[in-house]
Amino acid sequence: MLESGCKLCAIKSKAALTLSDEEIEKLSFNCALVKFRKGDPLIRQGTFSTNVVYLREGLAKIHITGPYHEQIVRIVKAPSYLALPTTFGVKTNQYSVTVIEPSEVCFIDMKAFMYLLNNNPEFSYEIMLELCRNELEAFNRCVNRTQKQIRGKIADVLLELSDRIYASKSFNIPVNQEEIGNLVDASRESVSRVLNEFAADGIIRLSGKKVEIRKMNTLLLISANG
Amino acid sequence: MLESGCKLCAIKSKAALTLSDEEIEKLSFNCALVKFRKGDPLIRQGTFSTNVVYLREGLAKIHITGPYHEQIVRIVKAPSYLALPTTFGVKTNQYSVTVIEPSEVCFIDMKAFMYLLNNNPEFSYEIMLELCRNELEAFNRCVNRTQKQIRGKIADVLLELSDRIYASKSFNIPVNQEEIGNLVDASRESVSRVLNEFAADGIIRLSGKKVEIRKMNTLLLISANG
DNA sequence: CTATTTTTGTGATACATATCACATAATTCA
DNA sequence: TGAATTATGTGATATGTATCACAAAAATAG
Repeated sequence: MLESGCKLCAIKSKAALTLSDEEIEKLSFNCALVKFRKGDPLIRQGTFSTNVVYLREGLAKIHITGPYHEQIVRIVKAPSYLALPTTFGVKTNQYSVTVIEPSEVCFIDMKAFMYLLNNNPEFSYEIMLELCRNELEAFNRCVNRTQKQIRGKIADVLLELSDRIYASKSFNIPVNQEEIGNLVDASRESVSRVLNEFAADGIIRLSGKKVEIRKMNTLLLISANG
Repeated sequence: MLESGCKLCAIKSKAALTLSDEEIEKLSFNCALVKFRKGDPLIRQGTFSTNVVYLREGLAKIHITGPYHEQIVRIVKAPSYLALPTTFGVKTNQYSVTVIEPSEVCFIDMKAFMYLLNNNPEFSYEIMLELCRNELEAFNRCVNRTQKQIRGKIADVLLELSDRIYASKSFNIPVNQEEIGNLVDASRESVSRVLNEFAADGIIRLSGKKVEIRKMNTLLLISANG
């Protein structure tokens, strides 16, 4: 792959910013860039983890096979490391990651990554911070998922897509309604109903997967009040 | 505090095992041991995090104030660091930690802890592994909480107490039924009903907070089948 | 050792949402 | 471009569990 590759990522990723030129070069030599399309699996629950996976461009979903249905744990936007917990902590992957928008992904040799962790405390610290942030986010997401009712949860999803993922009031929902259901623990039918209800109330404009948020405040209220 | 304190912990904690004598001494000088009773708060959601907290002996609960009720995120058994994510990632604590059994806790100066992270890659790596494991556990716990129904969730709690916390088939439940509800997202009344149902079926023996698991296999089945 | 507070037990009822059963629309594929 | 698949819309019904309303028991305090 291109040597410039990792230098480019170093501009984007806070952790990679801490690396020296020498270290970036080391990374470049142990890193393979691959392009993926919607639906392609990056990491499969139950298989062995052999690489550190870095989402350089695009969007992916982290999902777990639960006792009843699939559960989408979170949607990850580039640039971000993917699945560090399941790469380190344990031998086999505890969850799956699947691409939901055209993406570019780097597979980094685990030994090279470990070398960086061991030799660059700043890098190591940044990775640690990312893990911390993820855990906090996971907690909050879980609280929302279990305590709010469906309208609130769907409002949350729309707000997150608008805020964190697309930074825009209009966007295309990158997943189907069943997957939204898996993300908030609701049935496909209920998701459909609530989405149309929001549209009927003029809170959003819906056409196919295209959404435009019209009444941001109302949506925030619905999110806040469950 | 006693200088021997941190040496003792170094025997127990995998991360502390990696420390040199010199580093342990540094830790000892920046570490205060305090005893707590049931109900005492260790970390309060919304306040500033100023120390790293290490649970040296005892039991604590991590809990978050949700939109409707309190949610217990997990029960932590000594020895373990508490709340690293909320200590680092962000300025204010994102969750609370409260002691639920007589405990001994070390408050470690954040700068001293940072020093260790920066100068001992092995220590840093062990901490990272712990963060990874916690995140995976949080994911799984969340999946269970949202997908299983109450009998399955209560079975999970009993199994976890028996397995991970007390390593025994008989133990005292360290929280009241309302808190069990907060742990699995169920109402106090439902917890009461299910617990008595289990007792009536001879799956457990109940007297007050004392539980003895009589039919482990049945409990495992209930846990597995939701 | 009472009085008070906290915890637990249990029925009746309400309600949010899953499930089922189709109809229809939109995509994909050959 | 037409056939097959996948995604969405919507009513009717079923169901698990919350909520309410008490009673009783246990723990705590004065």
